[in-house]
Amino acid sequence: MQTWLFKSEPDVFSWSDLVARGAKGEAWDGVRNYQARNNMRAMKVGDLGFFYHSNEGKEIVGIVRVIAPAHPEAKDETGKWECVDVEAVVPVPSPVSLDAVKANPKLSDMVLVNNSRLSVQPVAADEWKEICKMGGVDLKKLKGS
DNA sequence: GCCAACGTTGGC
DNA sequence: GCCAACGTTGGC
Repeated sequence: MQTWLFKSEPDVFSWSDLVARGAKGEAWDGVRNYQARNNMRAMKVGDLGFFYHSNEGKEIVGIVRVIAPAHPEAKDETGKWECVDVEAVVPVPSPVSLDAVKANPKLSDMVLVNNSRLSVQPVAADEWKEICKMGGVDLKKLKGS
């Protein structure tokens, strides 16, 4: 399993919006960047990801699961762009802020720090664990879900 | 609201 | 195929 990070402006689509969708989840559409698209193409059903609020909050607030692999966007007439579907899994009990990520030397290689503009990013296994620890996420609970 | 960083577009 | 111009993102 690989892990990822999804960015969204809470004004446009927030963590609570995704929670409200329940098991139906939501298509992660609107991505217009090849790197981000390629990351989505590499995702498998069951992969987990962080949900990050950009602009407002600037913190990791939840954990999502990929529930459908990359598929063409229905609305996209060019046929170039794709999206995966994700559902909310658990909230991060104490959200991990961008400041906290930057302040942690173990996370200095994170894409979030070095390429803040990429909206869908891979997260390394050790980074994943570290942030879960910081946020108070119970990893055992996650596995069983 | 500003601006730096980045990606894309289009003229040559 | 290069690169200047432009648009967008996102931190501050």
